[in-house]
Amino acid sequence: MGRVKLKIKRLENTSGRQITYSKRRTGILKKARELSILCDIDIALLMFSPSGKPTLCLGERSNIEEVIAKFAQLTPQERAKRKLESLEALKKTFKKLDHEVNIQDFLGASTQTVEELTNQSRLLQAQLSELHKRLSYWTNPDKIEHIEHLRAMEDSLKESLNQIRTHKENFGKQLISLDCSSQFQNEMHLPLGMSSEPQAQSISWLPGNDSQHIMLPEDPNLLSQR
Amino acid sequence: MGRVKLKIKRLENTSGRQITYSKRRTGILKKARELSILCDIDIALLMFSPSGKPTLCLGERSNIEEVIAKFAQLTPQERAKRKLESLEALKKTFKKLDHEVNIQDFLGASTQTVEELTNQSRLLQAQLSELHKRLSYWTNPDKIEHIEHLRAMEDSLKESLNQIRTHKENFGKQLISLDCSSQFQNEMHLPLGMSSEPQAQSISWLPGNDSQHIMLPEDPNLLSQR
DNA sequence: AACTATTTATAAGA
DNA sequence: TTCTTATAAATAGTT
Repeated sequence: MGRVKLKIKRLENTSGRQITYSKRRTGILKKARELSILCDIDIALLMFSPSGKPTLCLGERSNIEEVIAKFAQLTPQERAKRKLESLEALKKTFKKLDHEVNIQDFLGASTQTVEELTNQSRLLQAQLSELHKRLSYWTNPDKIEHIEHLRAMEDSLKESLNQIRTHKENFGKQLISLDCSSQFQNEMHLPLGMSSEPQAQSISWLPGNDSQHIMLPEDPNLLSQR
Repeated sequence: MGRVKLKIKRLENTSGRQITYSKRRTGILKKARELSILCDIDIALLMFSPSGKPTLCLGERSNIEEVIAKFAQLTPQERAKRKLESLEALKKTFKKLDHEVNIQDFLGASTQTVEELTNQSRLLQAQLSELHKRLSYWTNPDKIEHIEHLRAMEDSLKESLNQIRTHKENFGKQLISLDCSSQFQNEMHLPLGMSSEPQAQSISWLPGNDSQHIMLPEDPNLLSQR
């Protein structure tokens, strides 16, 4: 949809790629938002500009947890199939480039063996599952089997509640001092988006649904570049 | 682009939503593919039909790991910025407990290469660190920065305290029926070592104090180089 | 699934 | 980046 019909081929001109990306990015983002609203669905769109700058778009009514969680709900069979498809696609891409590549070579050899890595993974998974268990005690104290632990937990809970009360009062004070021009309504009924800063904190203290919280080192060079 | 200009509002007719979804899904998938080819970029598009059926589209030259890994490269601030949250979502999240989802399941377990394993390790470490953070909210609610979250946390704490009370009563009853020969003293002051089984449960719901929280090597070479 | 009147996206140029 | 505009492409309502 432009002055000429465009061949869907990699644009060889670098700046052309960047310009087209900018334009089409706007378009596809709009489409994604519209689709999500019109059809009331979950959607996630993640893309990287030719220079690597990421854009993430989540539908109005979804957050990434939900989206990834839904995807993760697929049966293991379905997931395995998708995984294979993804590998197939990767291989195909390379064949297209006329390189018969060994994926393993391409992915790069490291000093660690598969076995070591597997063990490491196991260890990490064990730690994860332990942490999950621990987290779950906070919302399901009935899982606690010893009365002393129960008492300790009770004390902890009370302590946290106290802290919260103090903390809430601070919120109130802050608000009054920051926003004394506005009508301050009864109690602490703060509007959403109290702070104008971007949301910097996850809400999920709860067990489960943590798949998307990926905390990696910040060095971009650690990950593969094209 | 149709006979009439459409208001971007949730379509109230169910079958209308489904039909529009089908049509627009095709459109946006095409856009995503074109964009990925023209501009030679990574892209991932995940959506769920109104009936819940998932569609995943990955750009020709990306696989899900890569895309997720790139996403993971963002600083926590950047990621937070991108994250959409609402009180609605918060409440919902609090309701659905123990809904365990592991990204490594999602990523699949078969035919793993060194790179995949390495990325998996990173993801796991990230999840660990996230879980640690989350655990810490339970004992340090003053770290919570949003009043709605604080309220949700408070509710959760109260709920847990109630559960504990009930649970404690059950402990009492159990003891009476199992051990009615012994003098049952005032209140619930149970003796230590109520149960003769070996200690099968750790008391550490608390963050910190888990000596095994190992740090894995950060060697950049572990990741693929193209 | 197809059709088609319209709206929307966008390629090229400024 | 932003805008303009000719043209290609997507799609809402219909069949």
